[in-house]
Amino acid sequence: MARRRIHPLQTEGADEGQGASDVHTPLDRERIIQAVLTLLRDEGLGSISMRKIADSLGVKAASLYYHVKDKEQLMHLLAEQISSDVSFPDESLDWQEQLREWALHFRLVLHRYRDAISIMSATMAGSPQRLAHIEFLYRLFAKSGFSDPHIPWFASMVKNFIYSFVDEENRLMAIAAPVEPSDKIEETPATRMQSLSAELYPHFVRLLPYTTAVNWDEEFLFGLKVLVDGFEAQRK
Amino acid sequence: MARRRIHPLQTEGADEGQGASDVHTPLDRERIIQAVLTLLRDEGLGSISMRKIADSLGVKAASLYYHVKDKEQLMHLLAEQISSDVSFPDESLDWQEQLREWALHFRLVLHRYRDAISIMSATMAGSPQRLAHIEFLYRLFAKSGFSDPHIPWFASMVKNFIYSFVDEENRLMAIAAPVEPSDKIEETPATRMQSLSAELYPHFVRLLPYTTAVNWDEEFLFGLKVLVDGFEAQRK
DNA sequence: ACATTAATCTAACATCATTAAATTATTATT
DNA sequence: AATAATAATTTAATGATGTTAGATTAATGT
Repeated sequence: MARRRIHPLQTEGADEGQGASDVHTPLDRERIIQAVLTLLRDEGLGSISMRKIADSLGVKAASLYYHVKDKEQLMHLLAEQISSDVSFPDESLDWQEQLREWALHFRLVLHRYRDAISIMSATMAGSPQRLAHIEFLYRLFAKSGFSDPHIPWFASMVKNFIYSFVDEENRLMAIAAPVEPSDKIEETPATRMQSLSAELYPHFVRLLPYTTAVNWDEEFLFGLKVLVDGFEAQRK
Repeated sequence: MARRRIHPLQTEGADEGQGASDVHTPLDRERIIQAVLTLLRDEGLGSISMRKIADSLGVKAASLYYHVKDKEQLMHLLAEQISSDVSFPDESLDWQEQLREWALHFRLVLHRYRDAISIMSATMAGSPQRLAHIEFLYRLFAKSGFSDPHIPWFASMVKNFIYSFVDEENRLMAIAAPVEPSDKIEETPATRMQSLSAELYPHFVRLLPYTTAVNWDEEFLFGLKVLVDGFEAQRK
């Protein structure tokens, strides 16, 4: 009979969150990441703590530190996981198409993970998967004939556009979300927006519809086009 | 003799951090904000806590809650303070010059406050001072003849460009900072960058000089120009 | 069967934001 | 001038948080 890792004071079954895929395989950096991912999906980044991660694995918080340095490293692993999801476009396409494909897929992946933007912004870009994407952009711009000093800034602008767009997208979708079926009329950000005096901010009020009711895919490609056109305009 | 607010168990002088401008005027939202600002300057956003704020005012943490709802509100007040610092350009200039002036001054203000980007990003944009800036951008684009559906996105792109640029600026300046005069050769992000195998990331390594040794003002205006050119290219 | 290493746990520390209730200071009223 | 009412602050506690040292248990090697 194979003895499994059961603490004497702990009844065997139950009480390890639904995240655990298997019954008490001895814990592992990979399993920790998986636990963090499901926790992220279910509760969001803000309510992820070492204790909750450990709980969902049927384990005490201190055990995590045997497999992982600290929470920051865990965040870096998360960011690495996210960026390893986004794939590179077909090299046969021309550079603008490649950029579009890559950006669209990047955005799609950022939507797959809750609070992805916070995760990516909180961690720096030193890790291999993320560097690979920077390298891709640099190479793309270099091959399409842009001059060296411009390239890092173009790449930076594209990357930041994607992050910012998805960030704004999430915010605005949250605001435009269907009103919660509560009895009381709450003070949602949306209602506050709409009750802004049109005398103080006339343009803002007038243009409000264009920021909420929107085809996001279209606007994303539009913004990307603005960038590309701007890049092209810098060519001598 | 005017009795001042001195607790019996507390000796009068000393021990209220150097931030306190006057001797025990009864506390005030304004004085709290000032305390937060000096604390921000000296220690950075990361090590600001209610307790430290209170300490620097010679007061207990709970007292703050009589004048301020919670820490989040405090952050909003901070953001409001920051954006109220940036001024609007002369209306007689043409729109590109106005945009340039405004963006330059915005960037300058963001550099005046430590961790300004984190503060602005962590708080949403509903407050009056910040709306005034959005209104300015909308009005500027409207007056210069851009079509309504485009305007919010142009404004968003400009705003996000400024934030992202300053953010990156701060990061890269931290990396390129003079090596600390410690005896041990530490593993700084810079050294890690430079030791990246040029086989894996050839373009990245080759273009590294252009991201570090840089005239920031120039690059900022350059990026802004890219945006403006992109906007112009969208005109039918 | 014993010794060694690997993995987890217990228990604690320091810090954090926040709240309720008690206390003290200030102001208003008689 | 004494007292009542209100304003401002403190005490004390609650429940989180990340992290660490040392004890404890499990797995492995001899």
